[in-house]
Amino acid sequence: MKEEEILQSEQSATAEKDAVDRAFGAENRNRLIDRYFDTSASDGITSTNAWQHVYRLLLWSDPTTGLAHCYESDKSQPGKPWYARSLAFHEWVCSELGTEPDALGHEIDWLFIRACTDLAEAMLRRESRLTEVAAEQRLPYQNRGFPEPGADPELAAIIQDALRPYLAQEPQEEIWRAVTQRVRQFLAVQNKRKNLVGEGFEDVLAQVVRRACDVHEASVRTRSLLYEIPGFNRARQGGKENKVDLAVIRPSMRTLVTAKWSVRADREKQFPTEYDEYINAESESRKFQYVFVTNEFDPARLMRACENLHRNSLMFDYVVHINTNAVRATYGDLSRVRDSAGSSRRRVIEHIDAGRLISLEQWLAALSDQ
DNA sequence: ATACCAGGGGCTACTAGGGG
DNA sequence: CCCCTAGTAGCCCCTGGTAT
Repeated sequence: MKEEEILQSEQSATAEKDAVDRAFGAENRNRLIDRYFDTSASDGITSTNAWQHVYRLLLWSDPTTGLAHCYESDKSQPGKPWYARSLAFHEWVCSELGTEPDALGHEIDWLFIRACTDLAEAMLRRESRLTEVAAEQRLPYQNRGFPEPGADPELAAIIQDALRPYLAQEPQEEIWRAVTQRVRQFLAVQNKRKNLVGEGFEDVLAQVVRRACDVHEASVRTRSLLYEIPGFNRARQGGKENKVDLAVIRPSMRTLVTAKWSVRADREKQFPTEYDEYINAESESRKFQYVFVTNEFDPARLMRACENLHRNSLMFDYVVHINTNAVRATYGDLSRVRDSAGSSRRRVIEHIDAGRLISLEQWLAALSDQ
């Protein structure tokens, strides 16, 4: 489908649908994901191409480097070690998706870009009411020289300094207010991404499993309460309700998935606790699988996920990365890296070679066979 | 002594969704 | 309708180890 047709069908879809109140909410997220799969991926989702759709939907380019995001941006700045790895990752993604390096940003990030459009519309709808209220709120302080909302003299000064030679005249104060407000909004938008990528990752994975493995809609659940999954009891009283990121329920096997686009230390500590709760709640005395799906690139975190033991056996049945070839490409050639600096990256590669750390493709294939 | 790097702790911004 | 909580991931900054 041509870009214009996609845009057109999107616009009509937006027009048909009534205004979206919660742009990042579960309902709108799934509406958008459905639309993506219907328009951009109509030729079918397979275990082999699933990773491409995950990246097209969720991967983004880091605005500070312009590169596909594979690691925290403070460590990916030019001159730092992860800049080189980000460059390598960027090249890998571009060549695999068949995109030029300067065009990747528009090829990916589908979900966030669409959700932001909805968010902007929702904000616009609320804006007039807010300005009305604001005028009322400011009324008692009229004519006393109170600061105008949105004014940011320091930011304005930076812009003015840089552009001074090109300015034919001094911009008016309202202009500065409008400009600084827009800059702030522009920067703030990136902060909202994390609200989408977390649960959005679970939603996308659920859709991918349904479509690529031909699993029935109801058998793939996101954020399901543990006791609503067959063969798991309600937790003892007092304990707070436990939600499972993603559950794939079939007669042959129940698979409980913890899905994290990337991992933080404190979340990592919760894995064994959650696993314990799952084990305690299990009521059919049948094996269930505990699976970790991630797009993390940090070698230490990946290594721990692969190696962590629970009561002396591996905690995760599968440790799944969206694409382990991306990990290989990002780490690059480790043969000349001195041992201490590259040891964890080398260990991760060994886990890939050994089949301990697998790709989404391999996991989907394994699911299909169950 | 210095510079650099990997790793990690704690905090931030933000939103959805539930309850009063 | 407002307030509060839970939960997401990234950002800022510190620490300890290692090579120079």
